[in-house]
Amino acid sequence: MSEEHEGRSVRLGDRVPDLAGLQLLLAVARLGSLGGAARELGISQPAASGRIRSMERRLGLALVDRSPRGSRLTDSGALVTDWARRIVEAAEAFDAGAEALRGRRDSRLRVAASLTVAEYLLPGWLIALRRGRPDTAVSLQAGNSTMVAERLLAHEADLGFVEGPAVPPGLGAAVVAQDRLVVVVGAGHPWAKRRRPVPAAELATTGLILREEGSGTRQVLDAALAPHGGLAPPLLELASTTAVKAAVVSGAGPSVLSELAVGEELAAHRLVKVPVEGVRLRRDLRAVWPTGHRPTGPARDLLSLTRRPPGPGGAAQSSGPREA
Amino acid sequence: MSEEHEGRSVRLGDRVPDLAGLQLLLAVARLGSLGGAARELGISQPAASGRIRSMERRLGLALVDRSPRGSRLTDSGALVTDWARRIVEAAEAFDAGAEALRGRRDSRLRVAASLTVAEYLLPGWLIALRRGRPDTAVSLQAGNSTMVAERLLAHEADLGFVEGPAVPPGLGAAVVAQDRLVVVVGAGHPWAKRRRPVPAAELATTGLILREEGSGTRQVLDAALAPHGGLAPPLLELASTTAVKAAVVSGAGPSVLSELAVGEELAAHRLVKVPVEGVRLRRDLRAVWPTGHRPTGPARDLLSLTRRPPGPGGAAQSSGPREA
DNA sequence: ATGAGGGCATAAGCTGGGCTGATGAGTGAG
DNA sequence: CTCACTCATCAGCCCAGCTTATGCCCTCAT
Repeated sequence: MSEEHEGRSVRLGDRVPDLAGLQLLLAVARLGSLGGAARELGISQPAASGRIRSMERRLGLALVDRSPRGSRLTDSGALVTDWARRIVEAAEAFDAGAEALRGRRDSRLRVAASLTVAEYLLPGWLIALRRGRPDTAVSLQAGNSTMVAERLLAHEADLGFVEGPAVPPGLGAAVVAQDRLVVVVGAGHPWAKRRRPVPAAELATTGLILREEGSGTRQVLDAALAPHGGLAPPLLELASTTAVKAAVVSGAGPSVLSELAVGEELAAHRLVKVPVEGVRLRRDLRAVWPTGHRPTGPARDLLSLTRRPPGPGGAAQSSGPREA
Repeated sequence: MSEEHEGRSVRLGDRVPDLAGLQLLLAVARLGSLGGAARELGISQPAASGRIRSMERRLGLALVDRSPRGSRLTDSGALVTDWARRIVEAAEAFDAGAEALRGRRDSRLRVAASLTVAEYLLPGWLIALRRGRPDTAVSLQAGNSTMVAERLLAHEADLGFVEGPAVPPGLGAAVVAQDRLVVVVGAGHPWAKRRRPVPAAELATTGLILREEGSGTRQVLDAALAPHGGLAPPLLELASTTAVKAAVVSGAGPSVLSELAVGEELAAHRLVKVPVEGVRLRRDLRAVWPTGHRPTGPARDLLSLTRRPPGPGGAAQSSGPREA
């Protein structure tokens, strides 16, 4: 079984245009003119023209129909532009995240967040915040729940996000999202065709592909399966979520992963979700703040972006933010 | 109401490293060594070292801890690398799609696909196909159902994908996915807090933000609401899904969009899904082939990648591929 | 202890992709 | 007819990033 072939295929940079080129293409699509797009991006018209041309040459595709009164995307160009938009959106999330990570301690909004939130949710919120309040400087510190609590109580952070069952003492909290864990297998695995849910007891006795002891996901899984005899010895223990996903995709066995981590793989059917019954595999993601210090100003702005509609059946928590 | 501020913020290329840099970072993360990553990417060690350094300078973040016996990611670096991975994955999808689009007519596998499939699903399938069968040359033609049927019947395509309620005559079909349409509103909209489902009749009388007449999504919506008095005059009619999303996010009103198109926005709570009752807003996405010409070879490989587990309650269609 | 080997940094020199600015040509409106 | 808009082409420049060569640091095995 040779499943360590994770070597990245070819250099993408040779075939995929750079971000500036993709942004230029999006601008052309939106404005209907090379010159207009050039103006928007602050470059000269010949630069835009040449750049699009070189993208077309590299891709071997006609992207834009030029005419003396403007430019429109070709059919191929429209499709390519849609794919390009996904790259640019991911780049925007990267940029927003990096800016927050770099943010100085004297930012107007200092956020301390657990890893899951920082990795998957916060960049999107920051983009939204940037649109609504363009000049809110945000700084981000990522760490575990203990660290988040420390920062908040020492007034070194204005708003925190934690994951897991317990709210650290001294903090008020509101659930902003739920991280659902799902059982996944590769498309070729027997469970992939399974219609009837896997009982918790069976899951507990099945060898899984997991991250090492100590990861948040694994803790939830441990707790959830404790009443069913606890977790069986893992089939494989890997160091990163990425490695786990790769192993599962290649059919090495089932795993339990955050829905946030496998959204794309599920959509593309690279992974298959297996229904499970008799066990509640989810954990709350909460915004937290020092008791009594109800978030105001920028912190309140961000918090309001994260508010999600109350999930069906999730009446345990209060419907509005409530002090703990 | 100033809702035409869709102007792209800043040039991302200035702050987000280029794809080669991001791939290099991923390789360093995976291999634990600058030199090793350099070797994998076919560049010299000083090039890798300098490149990482320049990324760190540009981002204002320490990404890598160098030591005389290797390099490990810093905490910031780990987070940045996670965000970088999303960009690279989007770039891989772009690359796979572009390669298929460019594919010559004499490719071993000629695919004709409807726009929704080509845009959202096919790139992922192609990536998976590339991993499993690295030297299958795929060509892609995107168009509507009629065009897909024509290509297949003229033997100019080996496998097709269509969306919508009807299978074109002369074709065998298998459902490979469902495109669920969801009612969405911006986070500030009154419906965002709504717990009780919106009845179909109310949806039918509400002004929505939609694409122009003729779009696939709108046809489904039209048909689904016909028994409830038909669609009310749209609040706003826009030319692209992107424009519709932007308007909805900015709170202009509700819309009905493909779940495939709004996955990211839902995850980040930029959009909120509104439950609806009394109307079935979904359409099947089907693989199709000329009756009797059951897919074989590369077409069969691709088809098997697209097979999804039978959805709960979806017993109407056969569970295996079946001739129409 | 000492040399080999792997890891990283620095320096010098080259190359080319991509930019600007000027210019020309096609099209449609007034 | 002329203006205003579009895009293409050309010449020249610049700098980001590459390679090769070298040196330092650390560890491990002899």
